[in-house]
Amino acid sequence: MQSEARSGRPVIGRPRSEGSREAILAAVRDLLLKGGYASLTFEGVAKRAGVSKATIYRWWRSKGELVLEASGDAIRIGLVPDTGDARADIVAAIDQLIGTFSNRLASIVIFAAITTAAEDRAMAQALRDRIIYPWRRSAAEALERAQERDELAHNDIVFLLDLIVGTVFQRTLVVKDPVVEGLKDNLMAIVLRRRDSGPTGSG
Amino acid sequence: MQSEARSGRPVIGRPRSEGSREAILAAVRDLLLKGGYASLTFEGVAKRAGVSKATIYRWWRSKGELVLEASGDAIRIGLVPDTGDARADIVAAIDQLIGTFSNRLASIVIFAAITTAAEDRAMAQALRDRIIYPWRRSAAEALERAQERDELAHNDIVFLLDLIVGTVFQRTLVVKDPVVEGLKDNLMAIVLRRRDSGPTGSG
Amino acid sequence: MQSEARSGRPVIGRPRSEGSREAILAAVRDLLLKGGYASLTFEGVAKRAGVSKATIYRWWRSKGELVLEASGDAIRIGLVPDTGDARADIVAAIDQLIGTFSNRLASIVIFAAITTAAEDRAMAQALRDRIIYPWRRSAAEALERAQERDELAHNDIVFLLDLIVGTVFQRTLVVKDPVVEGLKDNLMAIVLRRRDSGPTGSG
Amino acid sequence: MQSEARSGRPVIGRPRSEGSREAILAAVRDLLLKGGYASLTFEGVAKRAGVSKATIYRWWRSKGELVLEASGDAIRIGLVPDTGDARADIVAAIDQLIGTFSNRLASIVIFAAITTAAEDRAMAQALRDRIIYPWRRSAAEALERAQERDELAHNDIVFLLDLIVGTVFQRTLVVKDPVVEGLKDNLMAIVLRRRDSGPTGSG
DNA sequence: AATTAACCGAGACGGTACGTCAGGTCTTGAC
DNA sequence: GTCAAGACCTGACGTACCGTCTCGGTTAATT
Repeated sequence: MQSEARSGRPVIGRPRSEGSREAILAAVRDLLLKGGYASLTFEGVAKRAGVSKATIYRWWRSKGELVLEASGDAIRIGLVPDTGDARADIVAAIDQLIGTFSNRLASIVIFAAITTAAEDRAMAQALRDRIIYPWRRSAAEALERAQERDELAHNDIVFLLDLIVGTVFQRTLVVKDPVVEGLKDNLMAIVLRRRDSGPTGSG
Repeated sequence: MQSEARSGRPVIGRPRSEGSREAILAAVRDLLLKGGYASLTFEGVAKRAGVSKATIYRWWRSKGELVLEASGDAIRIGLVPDTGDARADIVAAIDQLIGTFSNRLASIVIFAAITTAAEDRAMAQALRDRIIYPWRRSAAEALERAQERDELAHNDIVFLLDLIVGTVFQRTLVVKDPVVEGLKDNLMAIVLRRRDSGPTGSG
Repeated sequence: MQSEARSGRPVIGRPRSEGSREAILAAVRDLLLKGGYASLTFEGVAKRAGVSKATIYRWWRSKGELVLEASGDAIRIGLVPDTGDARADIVAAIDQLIGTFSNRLASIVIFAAITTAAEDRAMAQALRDRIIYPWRRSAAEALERAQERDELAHNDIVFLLDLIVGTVFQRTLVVKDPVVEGLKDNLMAIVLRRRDSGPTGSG
Repeated sequence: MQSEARSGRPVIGRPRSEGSREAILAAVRDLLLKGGYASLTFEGVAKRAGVSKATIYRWWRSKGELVLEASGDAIRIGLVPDTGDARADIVAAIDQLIGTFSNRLASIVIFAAITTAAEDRAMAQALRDRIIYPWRRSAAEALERAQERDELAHNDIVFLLDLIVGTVFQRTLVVKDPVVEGLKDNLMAIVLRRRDSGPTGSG
């Protein structure tokens, strides 16, 4: 969101101070981890980063943009590999999802994004484009590969994606169940056609 | 949360004005529907309800409490019936979930609750106690009845509940897919042991 | 300006804090004497008075109003007496003018008022109504009494008033001549018909 | 103030752009006439002149200097001639004063100068050197010529100068009386010894 | 013609103050 | 004892200018 704009800027005038930029983003991260999204303020970021408010406003128009850029790779879910083993690929996809959702900074940002998204279209779009959709596309491909080999227990891939994301979200971020090991196995049992015996579990 | 406090108040002195209470809650509903949770302010509620801020603060300590009480039945998911037909009961449970999540006022409140919950333990507890848990308990019973008849495709009932809630949440509130008809069928196909032929769907 | 408004306020609600009011006005006086009008800021007044900016803005809409009220009696020129001795009365009028213009706080306020007046009609009006006009009216009466006894050297009383005020302003506030003793005598010699010998002076 | 600095600059290197200089001074004049001194900003001048802020700061250190130079001849009161007719010379002196004080741009600058002078010694000096003192010296000479012929009604020439300047300032810039015709006659009657009949006027 | 020093535009930057808004708390008099 | 009114301190909002500071590029007299 910002990098594109930056690279497109004219080369005249005093160049942007990368030191300030880094100080700001670091301050955002620190404050998010310390007090969450709601209590994050431009004023506080400016003070902690040793930067003027105007400098922040010059480059980020909203708290959302700021947080999205500050969180950086923490919320960037890795792409799902294509190893030839569809089952392993899907396991990897779920692992990546759980890994990101379990990251504290990421969870704060994801909550913030979901909430803000309800009132801010641009933010919602950015959230989808940066966090979920890249993973979703590569995860969809992994599911398609499984489907071609008739390994999938369900034909509606979009539904399966919503199921996986929704269940992981519910378990890690809403219920905050720290034991997520069973989660992955259970999801695999749901998604893939059972080969011989059904999965076990205790509710 | 509030009713307890209220019933514990002294019986002498001027009684609480029910008119004010209703005006406040109505104002909250109006303002939530108009501008969402983030732009809801005590100041604005007081102005619209024709009430002083102090009166609101006397009875509700936070925006969360206020919203939770104002939303009232809109977010109260009905209990799952026991008709003897486990399949029908589970369908009813999912319907209730989708119905509530599709309600505009309820969706605003649920978002607010989830977000606030990340920073406010009391709010998180209230959310669970009032919105999800009653449904969850009776839905669990319906699933148990199905399990006893060996109709369930999966043994981990807690997992199934998270799966149902998470998927519905994802589809209705995050992706905001207005077509939720297939959602119910797909969920049923996942939850219940397939009787003859597998379910169909196209993502 | 403020007292009228205050007395006309409704008797309901929390009454205005007189302590805050006095602290604010004292802070304004201190800061004016320390740094002049230009460097006086709402922010600074709030800080020094231990008061919030909003409280200042609630009661005074502009720096001008604030300064005008803070200066209070320092800029209020006394009324000219009617002792029966027209010459003595006019001397008193000039003394009052010089006395006020020589007061440091008053001079700051008068400068501010004149300057602001160029861009703020209300301020100009307030300046005239509070500082100059009351004096001017009673001074005009003293001049008229002298005129009736044929003691005036000039028939145009309005001109004489402008002459007195203008000359005193020029000498005390623009040229900042600390020796103003001759000023009074010289003005008297100009205003009154010479009785026997002409006035003397050496510039 | 500026010419000295400019003439002392090195003769090598790129010479100062006179186009920028003129654009800046013209912008200052426009903005002064449009919004007065208080709302004049370096930022605004730079924008309107199509010039960078740094260029303005390079040549003028303060708003005062900028305005003083921009106003140029508008505030430069002409020298009083020596025609041999002392009365006519004094009339000319007063006319020049009234003429300058009635000029809109000049009046803005004079107010600005007086105000700034209260807090800025250098500005006060510049104001005196450029606006009032040249006129004052030549007007003093005209009064001295009249004094030598015993035409002066008052011996204190410095006082008379303050009286003239003060009264004209008061009438034209404070009271803003547009009818200044009587002003000149009245001042002449005060300054010069009456020859036969006394002056007339109606207050 | 090449060098060179000063000029200039653009604009980022740390600041200070602006005027506004809402959060919570309080004080008063009326009911 | 509750209520409406509303004053109050606090703290953040988003904006405007301040005066300073790089930059990339231009301009003309001096070599």
